[in-house]
Amino acid sequence: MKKKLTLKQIAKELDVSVSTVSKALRDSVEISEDTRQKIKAFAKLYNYKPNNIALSLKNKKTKTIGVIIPEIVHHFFTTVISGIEQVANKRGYNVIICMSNNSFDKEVINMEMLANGSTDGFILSVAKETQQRGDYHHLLEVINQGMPLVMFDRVIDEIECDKVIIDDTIGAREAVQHLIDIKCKNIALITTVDYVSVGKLRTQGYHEALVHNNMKINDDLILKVEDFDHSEEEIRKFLSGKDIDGVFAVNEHFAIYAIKAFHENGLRVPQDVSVVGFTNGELSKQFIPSLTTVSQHGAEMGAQAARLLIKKLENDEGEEEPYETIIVETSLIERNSTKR
Amino acid sequence: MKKKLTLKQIAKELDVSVSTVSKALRDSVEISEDTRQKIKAFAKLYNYKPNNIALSLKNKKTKTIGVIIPEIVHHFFTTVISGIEQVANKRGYNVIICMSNNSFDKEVINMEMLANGSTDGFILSVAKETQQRGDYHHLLEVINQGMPLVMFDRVIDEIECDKVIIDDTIGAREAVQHLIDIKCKNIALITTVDYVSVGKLRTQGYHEALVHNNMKINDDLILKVEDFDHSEEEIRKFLSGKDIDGVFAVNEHFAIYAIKAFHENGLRVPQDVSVVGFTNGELSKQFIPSLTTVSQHGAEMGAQAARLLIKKLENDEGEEEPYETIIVETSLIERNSTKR
DNA sequence: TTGTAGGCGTTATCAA
DNA sequence: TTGATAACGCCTACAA
Repeated sequence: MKKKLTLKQIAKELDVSVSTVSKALRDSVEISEDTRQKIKAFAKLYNYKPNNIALSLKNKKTKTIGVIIPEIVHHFFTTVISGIEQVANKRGYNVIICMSNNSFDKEVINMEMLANGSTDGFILSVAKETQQRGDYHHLLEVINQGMPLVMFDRVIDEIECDKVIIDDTIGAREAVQHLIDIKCKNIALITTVDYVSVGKLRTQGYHEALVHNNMKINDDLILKVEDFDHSEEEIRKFLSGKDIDGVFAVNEHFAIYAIKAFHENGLRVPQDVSVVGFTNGELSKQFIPSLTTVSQHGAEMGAQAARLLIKKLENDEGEEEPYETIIVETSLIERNSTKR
Repeated sequence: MKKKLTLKQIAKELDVSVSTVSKALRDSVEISEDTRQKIKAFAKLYNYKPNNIALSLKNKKTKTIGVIIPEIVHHFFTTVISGIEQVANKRGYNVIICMSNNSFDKEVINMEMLANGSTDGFILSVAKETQQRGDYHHLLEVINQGMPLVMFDRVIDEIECDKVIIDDTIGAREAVQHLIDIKCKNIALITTVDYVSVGKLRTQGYHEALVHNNMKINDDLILKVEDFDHSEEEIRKFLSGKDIDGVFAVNEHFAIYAIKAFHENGLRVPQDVSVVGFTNGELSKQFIPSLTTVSQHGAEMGAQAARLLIKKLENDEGEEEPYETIIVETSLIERNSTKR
């Protein structure tokens, strides 16, 4: 077992000084062609690689990006990570991923852990609990220390930083408009409780679409699911006995539970009821009927977030740039859960 | 914007030496109660946190684990990561995740990047391309440098290291046995090409189950999918016109494509054909009919891998321990794609 | 052309 | 009880 080679060892081996080795390896003109070759050959032979940690300490840069997401077992976040990885790796950055599991405490702990030198900046989608509590001290602290922070998807308006979002409201509006276009009259909304920012925005899009088409909003047709773990139950109860010909659900699971509930009641999708979901996951593609859905282009969001962050990181010396908010367009993907 | 506080700054501020500060903060008895309190109060007030990078350099430990997986957009790997995160975080380790995207080159680059000081050890599921090429120099090198490596799921027999696997063969055998138990006579296998280790093993399980029940193996009933991206096509063609009453597919996608193909041919699942998949993903749960499948217990695998790795890391000083291979049991989850 | 010295932030050892 | 020094691995300004 040969331990990692260091400059010092090379220097001793070749009987030169450490700085000579360092310079030679960086192709400094200060060093004679001769020794330079000798040193480089030796380094190559023994596969010398500089130690990242030492470099980080010296440069005060770690070249890594910290990503904190609420949950990974969720196709959307998975695609976002792919997007981040892509551009980060291309630009020479590592990616550290931590999960908050939607817990405020875990989010804080993870951020503090990473903020102590492990990363140069953060990409974050805020935990549900954090949104609920409205306690953002950890975010402010990180920003205050001069670490760039990019928020995506679940963002916090009050915090000033770069953001990558989709226009949830417009996405939802288009989804509902689609239902209206195919002649749905009684359109139900299955959404989350309001403190989840995206749920709230999508709910708003639903409202806007109805108002825009002079349809009245019937609160009986709106379900705000309290508990994700029992959403299937809640949805089944909500739907039973209601006269509905269209459903807009704010995620794919809700959409599928709705379809299942309809099936149980002898209703056919899309012949009797049309259903639109949100998030273009594997489920939406493979379910029968496949789901018409609002695609959030997660990889694109991740890529944009990474670009934004790296831009801030590499601009560090320069002038203060204003914060940006990038809105990634959604697109409605029509499949078989809605009539034509 | 206040930059991060360092020992040096505290020392200057309080007019003591750096080492006094260091000791005080670590509650050394060397320091008088008085100054200790003073220093700790100050540190707390300004929220001092030691710099991880400096600690890493000093201790030659990063307290982070590098995880390299072929693809994250895959429910199984996602659950494994959850498992790793859980135990790693609990024991004070960070987790860096990189994706190889099943590319040999990316796997090598990621490993080299992380091996240069960024991580203390690796948890890895090998890229498809790596298995195909049989080039493992990067793995050997890492091991050679004394960095512990734990492989999971897609492992390489020739490499000596800790491993966490499921018994793919037994899992497959049980799946096929289940089909036999419910009186299937013509059982097809939809698997991958042989260089994917898990595909090969599951194929073997299929063989064993048939042999064990004195059924003959009919190569016409075996499909080795070449190209994942066109698997749906391949499967449809393969299945058409064949007299089949049971299918064992080595992943959930293949299983679903099979079901879809049967539907197109007017066959009902499970009444006319029973289908068993592998991997208990979201698709298996939500698809209609829901899939009978072999669950791999990904989170459990991840947790075991992390435990194994941390054990090696923390035993560093001690005696050489032999390598372990942990076999996580699979379990057959019966749902609606197979008759009772 | 090469080497020395200092520093990044921390801790351990030894001296005062 | 406190402080100075060296070290982790690397880089760079400056001296030789």
